[in-house]
Amino acid sequence: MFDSLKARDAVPSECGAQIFCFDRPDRNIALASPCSSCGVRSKAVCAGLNDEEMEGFSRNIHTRLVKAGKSVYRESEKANYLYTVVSGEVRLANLLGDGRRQLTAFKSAGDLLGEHRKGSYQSDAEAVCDTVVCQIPVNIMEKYSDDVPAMYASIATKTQEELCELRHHAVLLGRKTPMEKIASFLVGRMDKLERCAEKQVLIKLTMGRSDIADFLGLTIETVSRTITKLKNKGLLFVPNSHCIVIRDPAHLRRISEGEK
Amino acid sequence: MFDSLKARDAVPSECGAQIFCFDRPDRNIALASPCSSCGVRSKAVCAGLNDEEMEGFSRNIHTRLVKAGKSVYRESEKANYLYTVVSGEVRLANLLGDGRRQLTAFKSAGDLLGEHRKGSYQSDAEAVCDTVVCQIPVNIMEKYSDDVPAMYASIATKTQEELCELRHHAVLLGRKTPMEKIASFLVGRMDKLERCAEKQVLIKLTMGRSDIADFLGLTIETVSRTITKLKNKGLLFVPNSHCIVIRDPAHLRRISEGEK
DNA sequence: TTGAGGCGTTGATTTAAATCAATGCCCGTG
DNA sequence: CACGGGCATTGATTTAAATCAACGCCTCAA
Repeated sequence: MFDSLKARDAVPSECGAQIFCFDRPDRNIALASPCSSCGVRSKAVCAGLNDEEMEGFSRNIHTRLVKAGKSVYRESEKANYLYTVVSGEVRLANLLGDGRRQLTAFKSAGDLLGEHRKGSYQSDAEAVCDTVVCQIPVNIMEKYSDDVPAMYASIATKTQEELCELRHHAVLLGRKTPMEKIASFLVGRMDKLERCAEKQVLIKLTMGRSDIADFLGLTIETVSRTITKLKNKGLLFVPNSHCIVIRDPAHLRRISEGEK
Repeated sequence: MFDSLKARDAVPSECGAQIFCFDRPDRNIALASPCSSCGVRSKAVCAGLNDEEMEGFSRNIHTRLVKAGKSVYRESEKANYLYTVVSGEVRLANLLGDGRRQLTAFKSAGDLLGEHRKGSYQSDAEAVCDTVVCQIPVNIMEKYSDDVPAMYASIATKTQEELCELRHHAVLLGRKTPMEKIASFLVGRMDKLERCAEKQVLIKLTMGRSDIADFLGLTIETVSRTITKLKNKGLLFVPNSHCIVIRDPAHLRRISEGEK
């Protein structure tokens, strides 16, 4: 089905039910759009606000375009804002003194951003590709979440989910083989699409191999070799390095869970 | 100073300002004690309740003794309770299909327990040693946290801190060397004591080598060898396998941060 | 007191992933 | 269209940690 794909732009924009292409963020910028027409409103923490509340809320926030590689905020900076990712993708990075890097999450459309402790951010948040974020002053957030319990609850739920994901990621980092790590990563991407993946699924990656390596606790060479192995097993088809087609989602999932 | 220590029981019960011994939980059980005299009240989520509120709260909760190795709850079980650890220690464990295990946290006195998602616990919570937990039905929790915003806030803060710790742990698992991992683990234990560690610090470990290994993403052999290396460097003194004296906290901390 | 079992340590060997190194392939630019 | 640079892939080699194996030492129970 995808065998004819050779170049990035050959990926069909409409690929049918079991296919998903991440929006190219540079085609999806709506800096001036008001909350009422916000594309991620239903997925974001402001989902609980009605139109009237949203009206007041929207006066205090604004969107920001962050170019690929630039940071939304940096570790230990004062945490004055929360963010919702509107489009594009953000990586959360932590560095060791000598430059070693670990990514703890990729955040995409609808996700909440701005993990903090004692008033400071705890990681660098960097745009993987051109990204639009919605910047929410924390004091406003507090004001509205007091008025609208649903908003507090939504933040709480998102935080719990983040915790849960991070726990699973700790299992991956501490105990999975490179093969299982790559499989988990791809399955995770697939699951973000929320399509029931019966047949093959096309994954479009916004990040490069070094981001994947730093996310999975591997080197870029191991990432590359492992993808090649999965390709040779017939589980993946890789038209180009930013596109991966999962040929057998169920099998890949089994690998990711470390059963075999 | 500690050179004469040879056996577990030789550890002095009163060791001075820079020393700390974890309470032996079996000497510290107060199953019937009311909240008003609870030893961890000030550190727990119920810290925000006044005496009157506490009175009503306490009617709905009860403490539970969990023997070493037994579980407080299991993964995927329905999450009907939150817990506060009163004494002892609990490990949060996640398993892979073939038995590989990753511990994501150790929880001790005052810590909140019961990470859940969609109504189910996300890990096994097991007592490392005999442990007393305070069992709080979630519906009661919701009731009181609505009445007492401080309680909600306290849960939110604790969750943020958990997230932050887990992020640092991901860095450890993905990018630190065994030496840095062990150093981080010991420094983490030290920091739990909240004593300004000028000189040497005695750490009493409730868990065995295999728990440490599964927490740090190592094998027991590597844990053992690495502790031996640190011992030979003169950074540690190990009177017995459950007692570790940190001779140079500052140096150990430097190692843990991966600078050198 | 003695013996058994569990836990921790240490040693020898294997092995998988990191490191070192070279080449190839897009992609943007002149 | 040709060129240069960055990123990805692939191969060779090293190395650190896992694995395999043996032993010693507490602890507990008979």
